[in-house]
Amino acid sequence: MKYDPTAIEEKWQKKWEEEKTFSVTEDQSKPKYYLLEMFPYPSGKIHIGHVRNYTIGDVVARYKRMKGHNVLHPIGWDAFGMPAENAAIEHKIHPAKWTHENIDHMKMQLKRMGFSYDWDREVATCDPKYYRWEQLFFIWMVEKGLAYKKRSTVNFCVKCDTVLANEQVEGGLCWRCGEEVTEKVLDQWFFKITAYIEELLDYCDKLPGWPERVMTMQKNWIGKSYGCEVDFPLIGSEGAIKVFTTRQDTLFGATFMLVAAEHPLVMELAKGKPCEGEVRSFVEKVKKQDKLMRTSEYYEKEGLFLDSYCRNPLTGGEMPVYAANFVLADYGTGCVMAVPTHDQRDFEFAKKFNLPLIVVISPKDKMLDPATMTEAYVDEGILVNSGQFDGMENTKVLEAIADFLEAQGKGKRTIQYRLRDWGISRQRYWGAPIPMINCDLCGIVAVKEEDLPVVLPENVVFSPEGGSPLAALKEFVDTTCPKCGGKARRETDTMDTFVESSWYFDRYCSPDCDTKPGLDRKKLDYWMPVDQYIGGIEHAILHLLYARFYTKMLRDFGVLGVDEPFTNLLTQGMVCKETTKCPEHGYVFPEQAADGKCHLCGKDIIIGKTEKMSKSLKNVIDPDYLVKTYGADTARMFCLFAAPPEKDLEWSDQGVDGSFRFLGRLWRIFDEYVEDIKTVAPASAGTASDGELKALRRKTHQTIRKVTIDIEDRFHFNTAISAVMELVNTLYAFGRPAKENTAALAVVREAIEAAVLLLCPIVPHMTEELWQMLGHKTPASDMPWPVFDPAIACEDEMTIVIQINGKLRSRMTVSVDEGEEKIKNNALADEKIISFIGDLNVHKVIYVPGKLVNIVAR
RNA sequence: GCCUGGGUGGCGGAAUUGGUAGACGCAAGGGACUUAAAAUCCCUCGACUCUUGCAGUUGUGUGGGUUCAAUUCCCACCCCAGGUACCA
Repeated sequence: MKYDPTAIEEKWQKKWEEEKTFSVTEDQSKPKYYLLEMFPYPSGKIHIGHVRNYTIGDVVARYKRMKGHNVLHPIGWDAFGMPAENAAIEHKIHPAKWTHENIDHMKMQLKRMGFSYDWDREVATCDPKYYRWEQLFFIWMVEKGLAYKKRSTVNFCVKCDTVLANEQVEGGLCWRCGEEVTEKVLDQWFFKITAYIEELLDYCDKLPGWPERVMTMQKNWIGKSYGCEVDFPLIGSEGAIKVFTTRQDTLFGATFMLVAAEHPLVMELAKGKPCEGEVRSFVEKVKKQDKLMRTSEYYEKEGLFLDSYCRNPLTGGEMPVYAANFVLADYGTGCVMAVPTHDQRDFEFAKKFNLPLIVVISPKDKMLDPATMTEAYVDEGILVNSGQFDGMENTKVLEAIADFLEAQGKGKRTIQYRLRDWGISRQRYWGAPIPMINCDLCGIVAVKEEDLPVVLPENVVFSPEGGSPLAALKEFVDTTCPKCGGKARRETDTMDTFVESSWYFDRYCSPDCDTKPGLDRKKLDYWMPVDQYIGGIEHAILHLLYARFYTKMLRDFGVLGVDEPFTNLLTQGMVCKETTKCPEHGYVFPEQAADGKCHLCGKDIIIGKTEKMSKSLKNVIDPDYLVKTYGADTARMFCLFAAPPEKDLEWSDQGVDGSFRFLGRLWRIFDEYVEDIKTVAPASAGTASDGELKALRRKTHQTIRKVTIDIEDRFHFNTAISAVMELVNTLYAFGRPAKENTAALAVVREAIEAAVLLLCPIVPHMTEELWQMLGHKTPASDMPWPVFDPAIACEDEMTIVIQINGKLRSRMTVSVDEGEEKIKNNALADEKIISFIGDLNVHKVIYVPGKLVNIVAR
């Protein structure tokens, strides 16, 4: 019989669907295992990145299931977001319709891949049954001060016509569309993620199951730094300029003061002075430049003297105050003490404006002369020109100076963070409405809990000019105040879609719960936390940090009993492919570049760099095409075989052929034996065998051992597959036993069954089919994972390598239980070894058990 | 600049704790089967040298070091990828 993937795959998929094979409930008798892959945005079609991500997850889910775990493996849709709204504007299709059509199509595609999802738990975040609870949490957050409204300058993307969180600005560009980000002043809702900042940071060291680099990225993003807040009294007027510094050791070298151009103090100081007009135009100029300049390589340091002075609190020296374009208004106090001798930026600024330099840290081996310095000295050293602190090491004096400042009342220790609160207001339609009402009399009032959800109205008008369609819908906006009953207006901003993805994994545990708070604590206590989370590295900061915060908050609301949502995290690499380019028609799809010629003009195709698959580069592989040509099993196998999951995967058409060929090979060897082994029981623990049979059994059990370790400990499916390939190769090399030789056929059957079960999580359709053809009534996926017998897996002979001075010279085969002395003597008696040693004296003989003998001879 | 990773045949990748470098697959070459092709099955396959052998030398980005032994540990450097960036 020929291998026909389509027929087999559709048969089993139908069965899984009809029998709800993978639907689960809380079962106290089994250990639970919650396996989660990052849910997709329903953009229209699944792409190869999804296929890889979900295949990795599916293998683990199926493996754990065979290992006896009660596996929760859900899927859903991150269904709110801009593309739906853009489609509405461009194609005049309602976002809801567009989204649901996409979901239907993608759902079909996922089912066609044979993923073992519990489809009963499917969740779409655009469903009011989902976001109503998010609105409830929002109200609670407002009550607890964890959500608040603030007028602030925000990152704004003109193209997307919406606000972006700091985390969503990448190098000054919008993370989604790549448009230049501008600033805008708006009333915005914020989530007080900073309320949990210390806990978020703490747990960075308490999540051993997360990749080191993700934790590092999060730590850096939180950006905790210790320092002092120091007051620099103004000369000639009241008050002082407050400065944050981590380098109080350089305080004696502070010779001028820098204030962020946007800082209100700038205009205050300049007010009424001759420089006022000049300062104002400088501030305007910087405000306009700011975002543009920040992305530029050559950021010109500019500043303007404010005709004001302050006093260095330790030296008493007069310090001119400058407005500067390179000082950040929203970090620290927005003012910086400048120490030109020990900070490169300050040094450049001082040179430009001819400001004084005082060396306060001296390297141990030489003297610094301010007159001849060409750059700031930023390394460690001994304090000089620093009064009572002279002679101390700068790294050790930090505490002493902080103590001194506190004792003198001139400053105090403080901690600064880089992380800001999370701005979640979006001026978009297709998102969860913020359940707030603006009343002229009562101010901002929350919608009553019993009035939730605030349903997103459908009958809105989309205009290409942007602007929120919600704000334009009178019947939505006009409402009554829940407090005074008077006329009031609804909040028309919607929430950032990262809010929905911050708790969808909780919702999966009780997807149909329709009583407050929408999460069934009992069920959550059973399933949470997620044991294994799998997704792209691109979410290392944004989604993962938000989800961690939201989890801690829900815990404090009593909704949830865990501190962290994801115990183990696997970040899988991207899928890449070489680009194909026609000199005339630009990037072309791979199928348009067959035989190296452009399909339009016949010109030679230029093979470009290997890059992440993307529509714009046209270096994409259509999963539908793959499934149609090779079947889902081959697509799954190739995704796993070509590279370990955390690495980028380079797509190779030949590689896919290779995977397909292997499945065919397995199929054929099976087909060759199936009639003969159908009636034979597989070899089992008690079966004794020797010679070739013993060797095959050994290989079988070694393969079980290797595959189990590779999947369990490392998720290295590529080496697991290699191991099964080796077993299949061994079967091909094995002499075909006669029909009557049931002892031999039992061993063959054991090997074939092992191969089938070991591959079951990877290529579930084909293995189910083979399993059934063997006469089994229980499906392969319901079988326990095979166990190996160490006694059978154990070799009875071993090859010992003989080295002389670390160089491989000979090898010998000995029994595994051979003693050390005998092995050493054998090695020394080896003919080749004797001739190599020649006149040399043997100093030492080292034996590494089971591996080698190294003879040290001089 | 800083923080992470990483650099192994023609290619994707193995080598789990310092102990036989290159498993497995792809590509390539050869053979078998076939009228032929495809498919399939088998064999060879890092480089160099010669005395062509169960041979020797060399070889895991570069240069040093530790060790009986280094792809693996240490130091310095080069390159690549990701993150981040005037954070005071």
